[in-house]
Amino acid sequence: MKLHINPKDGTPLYRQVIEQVKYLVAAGRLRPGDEMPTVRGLAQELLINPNTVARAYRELEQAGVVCTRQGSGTYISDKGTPLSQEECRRILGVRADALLSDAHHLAFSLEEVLELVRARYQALESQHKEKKP
Amino acid sequence: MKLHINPKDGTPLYRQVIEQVKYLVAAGRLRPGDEMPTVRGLAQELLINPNTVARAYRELEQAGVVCTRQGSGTYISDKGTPLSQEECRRILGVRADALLSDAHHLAFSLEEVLELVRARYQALESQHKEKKP
Amino acid sequence: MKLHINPKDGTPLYRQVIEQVKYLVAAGRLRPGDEMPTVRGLAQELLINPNTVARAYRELEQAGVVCTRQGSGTYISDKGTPLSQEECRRILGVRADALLSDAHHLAFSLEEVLELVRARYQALESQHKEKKP
Amino acid sequence: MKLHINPKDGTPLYRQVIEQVKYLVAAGRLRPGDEMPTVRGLAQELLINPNTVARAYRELEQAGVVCTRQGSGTYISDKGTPLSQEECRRILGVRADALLSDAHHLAFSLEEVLELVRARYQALESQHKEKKP
DNA sequence: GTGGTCTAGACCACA
DNA sequence: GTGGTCTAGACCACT
Repeated sequence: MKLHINPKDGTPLYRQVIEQVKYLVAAGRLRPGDEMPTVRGLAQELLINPNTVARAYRELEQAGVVCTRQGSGTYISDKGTPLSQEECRRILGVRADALLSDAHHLAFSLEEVLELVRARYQALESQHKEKKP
Repeated sequence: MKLHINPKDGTPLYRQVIEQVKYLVAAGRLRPGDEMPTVRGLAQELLINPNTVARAYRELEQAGVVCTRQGSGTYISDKGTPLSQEECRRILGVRADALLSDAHHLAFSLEEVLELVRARYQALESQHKEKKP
Repeated sequence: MKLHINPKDGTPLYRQVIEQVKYLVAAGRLRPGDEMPTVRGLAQELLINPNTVARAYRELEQAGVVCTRQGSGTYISDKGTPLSQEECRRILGVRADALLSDAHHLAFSLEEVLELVRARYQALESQHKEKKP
Repeated sequence: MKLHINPKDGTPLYRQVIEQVKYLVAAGRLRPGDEMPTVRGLAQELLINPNTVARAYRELEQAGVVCTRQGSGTYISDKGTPLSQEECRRILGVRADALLSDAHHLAFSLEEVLELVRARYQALESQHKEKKP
């Protein structure tokens, strides 16, 4: 499991960790029951502070992505989101707006955006099959 | 020149302004010599603090995207490097991935995501029309 | 607004802050729109570290109890919980179990527990009326 | 002697054990001279680590609630101070307040809370019966 | 001056 | 040795 952190990105480090873990799960490269690196281990690997990793893990737990067992470790969870349908739509709406706003400024049409989303979805899906055999 | 600011995005406001201006240049929608809105004017339009806009302009100047002529205004510099289509797709791909991986964790299907994107697009469009007339 | 922290309680400080703020809101002694003490101010008052207060405020925000405006302050929110009905039941179930377990060990019957809950509810409600006039 | 451990409660396991033993003494359900389960036996029954039970016993001994006779076992000390009915109500009142203030934020009515408490009580009861026969 | 992020380092709860 | 909490103190984003 490889994560890449870019300190100059401007987006908070703990958020970069969160998003990458979510992505890896969505791509099927991390599966329910898999063990996550230890807080200290990942911190050392990414050259960041253990507290920063701990915060990322904590928020991933609140999002239902991982679950932690005290003294044992952190694992990929198989529970769904604890959020209401309404809240889910709100969150994805924010994401969609960010995509559409950028797309607009880069002179992409709605159709081109939809096509791009479909393409990235296929890319995500194909990683599932890679892992299996 | 229309910018969309999203305070809930998590990314700093000044950075959103920078990115979007860069994108407008990249897409050829802002050309060398075009005049930028005044700091105060843009701040008022986006309902954000003038300091935030000023900071964005300052960094855009350092990046060579715009240049300020004392007492006259701010203009798009001629150093602007329009991005290739591939580069644009790469940028939007990052956004699309974020959307899709969140969608996965929130149990949304591809079809639901596409539908959501269409809906938000309509919403953004109608906002434009409201302001115009 | 007075909060009381007990460092020897064994329950984490940030959690004590969270629960007391939730209680004050439930009792109507903090109302939507009210401004919370500043992070640093409350930290000084409670003689704890600002980071601890910040964490409490962050989790209160995730729970939909307060909302923060960067550079401005933290305010009591009027949004409801972002959690699904299912998750709400799960959380309250944990609370109920804690109550019932203690009650069992203290030799309280179910009826006595229900009566106690009703009494505490009245106490909570009566605080609303105190505040109004 | 039945203890209920709730790993999701947030309060440390060893502290839950301590509290519940104190409560059993307070309610007169454990009397001076009664023998406590062995550390290993209780650990196995509660599905927790023996170290955790050992720590609870150690602190109970320091608190004067139990006393250990080498090679014989652990017994309830005669220093146990049964609590008054008012004290018991105060303790349970804290739990009830936590339940009610969470319920408020999760938009549960008093009736729904009472119903939930009844339901959890039934669930706990039926667990007892499962183990007995 | 407000909240947000990050670090370094200590101590606790638990397996 | 694992995650959890807390502190002290620095710097950033924003009003």
